[in-house]
Amino acid sequence: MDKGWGLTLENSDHRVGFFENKPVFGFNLSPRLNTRNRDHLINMFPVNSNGGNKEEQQASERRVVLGEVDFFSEKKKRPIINEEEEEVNAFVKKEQSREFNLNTGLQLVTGSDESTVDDGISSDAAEDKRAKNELALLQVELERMNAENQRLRGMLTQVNNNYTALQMHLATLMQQQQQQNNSRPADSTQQHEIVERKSEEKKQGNGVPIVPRQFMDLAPGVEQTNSSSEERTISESPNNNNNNNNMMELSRNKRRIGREETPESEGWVPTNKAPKLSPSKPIDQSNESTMRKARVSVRARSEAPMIADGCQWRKYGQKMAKGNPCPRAYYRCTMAVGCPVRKQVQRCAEDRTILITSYEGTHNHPLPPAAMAMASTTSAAANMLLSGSMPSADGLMNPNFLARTMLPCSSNMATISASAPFPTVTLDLTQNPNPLQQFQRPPPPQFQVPLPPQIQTPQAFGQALYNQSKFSGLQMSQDFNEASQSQPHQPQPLFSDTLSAAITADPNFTAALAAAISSIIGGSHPNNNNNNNKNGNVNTSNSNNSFPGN
DNA sequence: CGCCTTTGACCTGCGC
DNA sequence: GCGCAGGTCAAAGGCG
Repeated sequence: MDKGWGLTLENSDHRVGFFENKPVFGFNLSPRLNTRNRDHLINMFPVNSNGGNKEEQQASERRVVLGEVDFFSEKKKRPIINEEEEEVNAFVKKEQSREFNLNTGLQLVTGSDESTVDDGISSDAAEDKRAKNELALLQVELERMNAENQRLRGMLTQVNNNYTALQMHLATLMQQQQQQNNSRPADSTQQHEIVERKSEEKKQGNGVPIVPRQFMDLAPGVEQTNSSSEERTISESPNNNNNNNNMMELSRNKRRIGREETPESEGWVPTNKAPKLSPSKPIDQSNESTMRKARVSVRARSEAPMIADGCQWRKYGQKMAKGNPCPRAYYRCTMAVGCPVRKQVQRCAEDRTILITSYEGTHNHPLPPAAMAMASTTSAAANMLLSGSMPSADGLMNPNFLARTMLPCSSNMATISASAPFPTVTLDLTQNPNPLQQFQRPPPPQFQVPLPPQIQTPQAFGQALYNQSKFSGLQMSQDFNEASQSQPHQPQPLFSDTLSAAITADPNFTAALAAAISSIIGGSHPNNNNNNNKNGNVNTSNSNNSFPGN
């Protein structure tokens, strides 16, 4: 016959209960019972009184297996409540009582008041009251947790449903967009471009990708000024404007020839001028000049005159820019002869601790590991800008989508400006997103959390970019979820399905991202790149003493 | 001597 | 056409 109740608490090897109006606790569960009862939040079971003889002990053990506990016999085997347990239980009861009072507004009589404990004489009535309170407390806790569990389950179901629906919606939209692009007849301009590109491909024959038309739309005027006259003679539909421009270009070339006949001492060929002066290589340089139009700008806090990105730079100019008291410095890459990469360095006018570094172009030479992360990120960003083939409603790329997917972190960290003279990607490292802490991922050994305010080493800088890129998918899906359903964040796996769909749908995106990631991964292993490092001169930025404004 | 920065001049695109 | 601003060149000088 049952004479009491016991409770097992989840994630606890202890039981509490009362028997004949006396609270008992501190009973260790057997492993079998432990495993079994952890499937439930709180288990209640009847308690019998048993004597100490052998038969009753065996019966007691059977009851234990069935979920019943004989506290009385257990209590006889060993002293249940030691000092430590008593202290813990007192604290737990106190806390639970406080929570109960908060939740219910009722004053719970715990029965563990010092006045009743200290005198050492616990009357049956007090014991009874205390036990009942304890039971009530546990029941309330059980109900509260059940309710919370239900609520969370419902929330999770809703989030999952919304996520699935949005995923389907995105896939449908992308499919429709692709069908529209396939079925849309090319207009005369596009046909002209296609013919032109085909002829270029024939001449080139080395598989260098031609920049898609969409980039031209982003940077109006680029095509006209950078196309060589030879290209124009090939084109099927020349117009008067182009011819006039060609004449202007030719006259400009004549003016320049006298100045540029002398070979550059370093082999540097100005990319803006080269196409007009070197008709034998119109495609490479035309492509290169358009590549230069994509600019990746990095904002980072640094007291150093220049961010150490692992490359070698030579300063070739300095100018006072309008609206900024700090001069702008111009650098070009000197790691290889004729490398077209340039960068501009300028302090932010509003906050001079912020260093704005703009990169332009793609390195035409192998890079040391220290420079890999930076170069890969900027190159991938530039490639994405140039290819611009992310589907969107208007057939052009969607800058916001780009910023959220390809580029590190959230939209406030990476922005794309298509309205600027050049399409520009801005990576803002001055805001610390701390994605590692956000999702409690263990940081890579080299990464410093939080982001160091002064990024003065290529490793730190590249790592910062790397980590931002690394979490871009996660961040994107988060923003996506947040914006669409205003639900609490559900941590998504890296490269969520939504992003994966976007990636697989766009080969340019895939290529750019893959290149960046593989380069970054490759760059983390010094053995993967033994070029340009023969002197061990990996991290030489030689312009440190001449920062504008210092 | 080679490589670098500095700096004034020049080039170029764009808006008016 | 003109002026402005951004970008580039190249001579001069510094530095190791």
